[in-house]
Amino acid sequence: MNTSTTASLNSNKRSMTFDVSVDNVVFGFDGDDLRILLIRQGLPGQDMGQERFHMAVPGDLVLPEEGLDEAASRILSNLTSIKGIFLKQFYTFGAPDRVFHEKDKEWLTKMRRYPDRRVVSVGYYSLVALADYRPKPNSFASQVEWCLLSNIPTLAFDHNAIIDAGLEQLREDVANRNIIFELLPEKFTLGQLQRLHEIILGKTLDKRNFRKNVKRMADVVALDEKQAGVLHKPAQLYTYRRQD
Amino acid sequence: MNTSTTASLNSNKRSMTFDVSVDNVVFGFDGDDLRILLIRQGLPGQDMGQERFHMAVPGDLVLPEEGLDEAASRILSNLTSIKGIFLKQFYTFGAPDRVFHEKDKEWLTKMRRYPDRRVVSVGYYSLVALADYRPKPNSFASQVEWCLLSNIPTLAFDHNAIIDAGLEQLREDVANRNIIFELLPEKFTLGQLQRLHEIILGKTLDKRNFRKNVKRMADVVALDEKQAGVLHKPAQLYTYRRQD
DNA sequence: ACAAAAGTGTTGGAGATACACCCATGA
DNA sequence: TCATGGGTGTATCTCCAACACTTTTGT
Repeated sequence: MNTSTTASLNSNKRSMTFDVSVDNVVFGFDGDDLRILLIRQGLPGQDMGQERFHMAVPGDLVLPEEGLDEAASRILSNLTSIKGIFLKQFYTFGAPDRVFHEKDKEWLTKMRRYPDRRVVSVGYYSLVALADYRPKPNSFASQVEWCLLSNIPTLAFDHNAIIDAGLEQLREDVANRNIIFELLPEKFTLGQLQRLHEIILGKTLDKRNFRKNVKRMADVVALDEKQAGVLHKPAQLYTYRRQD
Repeated sequence: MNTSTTASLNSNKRSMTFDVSVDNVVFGFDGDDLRILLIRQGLPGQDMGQERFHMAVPGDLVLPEEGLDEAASRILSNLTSIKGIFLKQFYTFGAPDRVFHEKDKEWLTKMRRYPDRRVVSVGYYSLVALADYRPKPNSFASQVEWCLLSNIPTLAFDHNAIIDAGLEQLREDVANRNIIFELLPEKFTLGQLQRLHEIILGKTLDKRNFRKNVKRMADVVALDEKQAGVLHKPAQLYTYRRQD
């Protein structure tokens, strides 16, 4: 092969291999607060002397025959044991040193076959209505927890930045598409819908104007059913039905 | 290592390596039409008998020490020899078979060191004002051409899908951010601005309403200069100055 | 004079904003 | 009866859509 004619943009001069992973920012709404699914893993081979944990957003290496969306939903269903959840790719994180900070070294060494390999991670976010599906912590030696969005601790790798980027994308998507209903149970009140908007957008909204807007969305239909067992005037229940 | 306690989401059962590449959808506006930068490479080792070409969006494997944004701007500056161009990551393409179609086999075999490796590609789009910078076809044995958006041929791999996705993202970003000015020369007319909007959004706009909207954007300022040498009433020139 | 794009206002309707009080329930 | 969120209407203003003719230049 004559390199002087075949030299190209697709240079092979230096070659390397990457690992590709998917990290999933899972948002859940419990009726009052927005939460994020985190996994805590004890570092193996320690005698509980000082507890050391690895806290992270759920993620995994992509398998050889697996597409990216597929990997994201596998990761999610391993944790929550439910399927059919809203999932969206939002950004890919590829800084050369993103997994090579001192704090992450121990975990990488113990858990990864090639701890020195550069890892490019494709970020997804997911929306889960906590009221419908109480997800079971299904997984192995790790615990899952729904952490308040306002209370996220320092996480492994660049996962705090991944969450920030996911939240920013969520804000945009809520403004432009009807995805917010993915976070609500099948039956919800207008109060919940408004609170959720306020949390995501980070500002308060006028109740009467908000309800006026909702009333002119054809997709939000009133059920003839009301809240029960609540310590105030029970609210009308609504549901979301995508028009055809 | 005790696998029963360390088994985790980050399974190492099957392991593989990926190549990671960046593909760049470069939009250029020439004053009349929206175009996309394509590269055409003759397949090496052929005797011009039947001409066979590889046509693709500019792209390359990411280098070992290089970030993704960095790779995208390297690819772009190799082709256009200008810097400081607007660049944005929009989606990552990772279908397991995305480079393994029959039509692409020859190119992969001849140009890539590991033609069997799965390739995950991070899509970027870029915006170039063709009137300011006439980019020189700078590159090796390949030719660059600015192809009309309405005339894109069948390209290598999944590059047609990448262009579609890039265009969709561009549409959204034009609606939500002030990026459209990246496609215009420093001095432009309101007619050009409107035409560009119409092309990108795929619909015609009312001239008077359009101009009303522009006039209330503080960032678009009238120069005291007019078009010259044009076969009709010369237009007022404007420029875009980001407010502080 | 003609061709070709530039430039310019008004009106009616829809959506946004601002604002305060009564209601139904469980404890 | 009290605490708690549920539920409701009006006035103003801004933004959007629809619509047609005159102006300036080069040939």
